Amino acid sequence: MNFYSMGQSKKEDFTVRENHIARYANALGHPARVAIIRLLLKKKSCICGAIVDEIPLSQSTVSQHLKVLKDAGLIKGEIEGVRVCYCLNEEEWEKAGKYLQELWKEKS
Amino acid sequence: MNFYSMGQSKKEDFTVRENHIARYANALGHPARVAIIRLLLKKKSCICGAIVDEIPLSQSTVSQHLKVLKDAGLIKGEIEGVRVCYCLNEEEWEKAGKYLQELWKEKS
DNA sequence: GAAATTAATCGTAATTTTGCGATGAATTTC
DNA sequence: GAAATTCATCGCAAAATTACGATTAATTTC
Repeated sequence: MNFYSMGQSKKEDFTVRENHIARYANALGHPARVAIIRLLLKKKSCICGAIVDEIPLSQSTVSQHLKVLKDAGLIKGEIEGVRVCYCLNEEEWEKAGKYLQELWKEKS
Repeated sequence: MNFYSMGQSKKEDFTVRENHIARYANALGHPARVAIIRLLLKKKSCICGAIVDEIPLSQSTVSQHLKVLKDAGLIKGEIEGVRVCYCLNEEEWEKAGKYLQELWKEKS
């Protein structure tokens, strides 16, 4: 249920670079996930419950979106007792930014 | 069959900004579409047939991906006789770049 | 005008996505 | 240890995505 099993996709026929970009873009391809990322950009770290409170979707749906972002590598979740503390995966986030930036720089 | 009719999405519950970002990201969320964009970034303009030749997917599937990119505003298609000449929608492309760049700058 | 070319669209199949409520597992708290 | 809290996962429904071949529409070319 992640990017690497979308539709009947043929990812293997595209470059690694194209797959990376698509993978990151795909993770940001839903407003709820953009909203979650923005929360984490602002708050540094955030327990899951707080995210659920901020996003106008059910707990289970928010959990799914968190999973998509986690599978894409953009966020990390750390268990803290009963809670789970989510935060950006800074390295991957920067890497994603670099990939996208480079795409825009490709213009000749 | 575009971003604004995805799943049983609730786009109206998110900010306009979040929707814009998700819309652009969504368009780039498939390696074939990234590949098409890269072609257009390199070649300035490209007739549809040449794109089909470069992308390892059937003509109809490539046509669908072109439609997704066009619906997101990222590319334009101009009829030239029997052919259709595709090119980046420069303004929208820059706008998309700006939106994404700003997202990365939101880190506090 | 018939034949060929080009690209969009149709029809279909398989799979994923999005969403929700319900359930389950893990940890606290009483 | 029972009850409560928290969050992931299950099960389901509706719809979108991805892919393809076949067809259609619009132009050229002969």
